[in-house]
Amino acid sequence: MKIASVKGFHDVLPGETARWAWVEQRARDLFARYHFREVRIPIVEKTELFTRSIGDTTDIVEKEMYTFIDRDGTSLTLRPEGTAGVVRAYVEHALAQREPVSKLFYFGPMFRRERPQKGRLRQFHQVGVEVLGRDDPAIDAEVLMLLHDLLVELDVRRFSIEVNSLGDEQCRPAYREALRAFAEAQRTYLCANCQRRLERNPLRLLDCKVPSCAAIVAEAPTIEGFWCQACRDHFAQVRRMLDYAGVPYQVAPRIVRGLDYYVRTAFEVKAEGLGAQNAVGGGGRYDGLVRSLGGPDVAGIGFALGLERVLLALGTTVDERLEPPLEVFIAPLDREAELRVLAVAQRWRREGFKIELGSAHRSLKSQMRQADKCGAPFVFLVGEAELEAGAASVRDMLRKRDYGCAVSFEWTVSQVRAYLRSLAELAA
RNA sequence: GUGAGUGUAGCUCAACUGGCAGAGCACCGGACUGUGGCUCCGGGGGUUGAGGGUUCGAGCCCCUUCACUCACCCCA
Repeated sequence: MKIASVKGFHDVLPGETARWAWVEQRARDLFARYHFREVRIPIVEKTELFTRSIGDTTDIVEKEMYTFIDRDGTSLTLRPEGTAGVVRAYVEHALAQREPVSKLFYFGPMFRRERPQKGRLRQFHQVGVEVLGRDDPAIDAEVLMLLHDLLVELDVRRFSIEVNSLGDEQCRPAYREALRAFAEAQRTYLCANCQRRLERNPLRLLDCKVPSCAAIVAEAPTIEGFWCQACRDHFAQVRRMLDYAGVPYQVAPRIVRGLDYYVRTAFEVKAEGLGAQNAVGGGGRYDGLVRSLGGPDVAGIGFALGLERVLLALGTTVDERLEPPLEVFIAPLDREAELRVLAVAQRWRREGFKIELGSAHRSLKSQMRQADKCGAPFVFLVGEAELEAGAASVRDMLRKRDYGCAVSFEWTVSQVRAYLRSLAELAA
């Protein structure tokens, strides 16, 4: 009986992994330019970390977490997102004491037990950044610039960044109440879902896609009218900086995030080619979070991108060019040759030569076919004659030429490379 | 959690109103002894997702079940 992978947990096979590596490398290069540094944190955390940070009435915490009881009775959870763990580590290791501002990034798998569909898996991967220790609008702008540049760098097709301010603990409660009161009056016209949202999380009414609800919501009061002076100023500054720097974005008064810890600046990225799940990323400011997790009262802001969705939204320019080409394929023709070739290849590989080895168990024909398929520009042939001469015969695959016993087994890699280069001129 | 669709070779898919389970690609081998792509020839591969039912006979019809996909919900 075959064992299949678990529902919503996917394999990434060779070929596809090159695209992943490409994305990660481009992201790393960009992060370095913005001077963000990598953190690696555990995949498993105490369940309480997520219930306290994400919010225990959110969908994630209520029904999507992979939670289990460890043998000592502790409740543990596979992380459903990255921010909580990063903040936990920040507090635990007192990073605030070491540096006034921490600019961090991470890559890794996240787990949410949802019904899988296009662009949505139970194990999915995110790249995220967090800035701890700055509450001024300039850092919001910088993070959004990084987000924008990252999307450009990764060649995400036709994306848009939507920005909003959710207010803070000063002004959001009043807005929440106003919205609830407004919706309450329309209750009978709302869909069943929205009626439920009304009690639990009125802000979520704003992103209902049911047309009748959307029509009602269009008439609803917007957060704008409720911002306190501080929030209003903050958001105005952020927008002014983005405008000045030429970062494109749209103000979207209706966006709300699915995690409770966001305050003030919040944003989402949408892109094409993703099916119904058109959000490739999102993030925002979470000023109270560090404190609520037992740390100092420092501000935080960050975002995360879903890598599977980024991959779905990539332009057509990405291909296998990332895989460095093979330099030589070595084909041994018998056991004796195989023995010799293994040792020679090892020496050359240690010097940085990129070599694939054929097997003497296979016919020369099939080794040649294999060499061709690997894209090897040269094949080194080793049989009886070559062993005797102490040198491999060379087949130039591109120019279809042969050179008998031409490359000595004693040569260094630079000698071999120099010789192979000279073949081009020889052929011309 | 809810709904719809689809399950046939490693992959993409055929197979008439129920009548011998096939093709292309991929893989392996061969076409003058130790030379690739192109062409030609050949080969291995399947419990038709699983279980039951109807029938002389089921890939096809009926029931059950499982898996996958898409969508709702929500989000990355």
